Amino acid sequence: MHDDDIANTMRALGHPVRLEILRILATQQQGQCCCADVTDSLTLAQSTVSQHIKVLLDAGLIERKPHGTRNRYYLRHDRLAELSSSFGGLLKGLAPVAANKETEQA
Amino acid sequence: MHDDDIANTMRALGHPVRLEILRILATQQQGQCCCADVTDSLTLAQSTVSQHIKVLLDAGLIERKPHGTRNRYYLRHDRLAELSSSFGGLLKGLAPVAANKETEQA
DNA sequence: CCGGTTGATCGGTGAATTGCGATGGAAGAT
DNA sequence: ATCTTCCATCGCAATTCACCGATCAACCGG
Repeated sequence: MHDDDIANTMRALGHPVRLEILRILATQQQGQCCCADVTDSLTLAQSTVSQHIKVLLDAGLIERKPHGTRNRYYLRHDRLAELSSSFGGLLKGLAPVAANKETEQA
Repeated sequence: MHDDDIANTMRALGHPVRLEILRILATQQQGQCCCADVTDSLTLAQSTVSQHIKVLLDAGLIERKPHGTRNRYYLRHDRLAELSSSFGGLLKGLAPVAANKETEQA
């Protein structure tokens, strides 16, 4: 993951509503959840929620699966893990040189 | 750290230039570095760099210390660590609910 | 076929962000 | 005192963001 990608993902996470949406998705068993569920849990218009979802979608943090008349959204745990790793790498890169160890992984 | 704080910090990190600035700060020995150093390493106007620095400052990710005629900037490793912890907590909160078996297939 | 529901997308508004050059104050040098 | 360097801050333009209501395609149940 490059700077731009990390920055992109960070920006997607850089909004409390989006964080909340991720949490809502995580709360559903199996992670299945449709837009209406999210909208019900927030005090925002459906179009706004849909827009936030799109941001998360574009950032690759969630996944959309059409299911009949509604869409289901899933957390992408793989990408979350990847982000975690990239973020860890970023922080390690920022750590003082003296404390730098050799624990790199991609 | 609350959602809003995390989101705030994330947004501060959500720009490649800001990530680069952090990296530049980390590269200097002792972490000391002034605005001119950063500006030299980037192809942006000094005022723009100063603005980005302010964002990082407001997010508490770096620290300013006046030093004679110039200011020195330091990475706030403590806050970075705190962020790391909060971020880890966030990801853990997003992880699949533990009341399930782990061997599931997508 | 028709009515209901879901939800992505469009158009618009206001606020925030990103970038710039210019200004000006503070501190060291002369 | 003056000159110079550093850089935070102030406008200013352009772009993006957040939010909304309205619309419209897709799907399901009669």
